[in-house]
Amino acid sequence: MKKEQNIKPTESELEILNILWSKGPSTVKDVHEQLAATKNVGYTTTLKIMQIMLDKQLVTRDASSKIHIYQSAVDKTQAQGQMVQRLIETVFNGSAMQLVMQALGNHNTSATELAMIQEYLDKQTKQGKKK
Amino acid sequence: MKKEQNIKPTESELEILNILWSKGPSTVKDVHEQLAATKNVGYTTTLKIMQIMLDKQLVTRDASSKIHIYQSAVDKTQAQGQMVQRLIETVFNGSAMQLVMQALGNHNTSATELAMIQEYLDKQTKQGKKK
DNA sequence: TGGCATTTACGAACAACTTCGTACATTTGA
DNA sequence: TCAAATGTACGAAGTTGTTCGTAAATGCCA
Repeated sequence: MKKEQNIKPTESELEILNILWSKGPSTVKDVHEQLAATKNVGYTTTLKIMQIMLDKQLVTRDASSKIHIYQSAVDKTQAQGQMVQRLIETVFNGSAMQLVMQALGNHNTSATELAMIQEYLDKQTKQGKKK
Repeated sequence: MKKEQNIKPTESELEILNILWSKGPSTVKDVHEQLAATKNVGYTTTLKIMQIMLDKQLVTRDASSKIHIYQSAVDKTQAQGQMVQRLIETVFNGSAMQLVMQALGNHNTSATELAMIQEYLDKQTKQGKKK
């Protein structure tokens, strides 16, 4: 019974979501410090984007204290899924397999990772066709 | 010795690239008909975007006749690779494996496709780590 | 309590993208 | 040949996203 929303964050919003996903509920200051570590951006810019995200309901905030605490309002896995799905549709003609090949082929994946994927696939195929 | 360009088409541009990739060199009219099949958009809009793409060198055109013929100036595989790479970095924390899991888990891939991926992985792992 | 630092709010400016109206050029066929 | 159809060029307007300056509110501490 989850609310199904269509998540389409902008670049900047996604950066912030990533921070919130990894750090959990955070102040603007926290997020901005994290952001500023790799990017030259003003504090009020970060604030503004987070306010916009609040508007779009990408985040929620606790304003009970005067220092507001923000947290992601979207599920990480669900968001990842939607973005992958979108890429599959728009770039790989609907074929997940083609995307997987690309990802594995180009990315120089480690042997360990490949093994883990194989294991995963074995489980999938052994338990028969789903659907 | 290839020219390394960073490809970042917009949504609309990507739609057009997909058409050019599948149909090969095409006129604006061709592209627009294709586009209009699924999307309500004016002819001059399509034309304009294609002109902008020419500007950005996403496409080239043959204007020797008065009816210009456009074709993609970017390699499909390379573009796909860059977009996958970007997704891995921005959403999956650099891990191709995580993306693959997502793609396979969510997407209800067919048994046949899974088998093909396994075969591919077998070849990869058997020939040992590259690089 | 007064003043400095921190935080939030707001709006303006700019840039990128999308859309389309209009004008102009070319082709075609009656 | 000339009018309709087809095609290209251009610019303007609307939308969205990004950035930041400035102001106002609040917190802190000497």
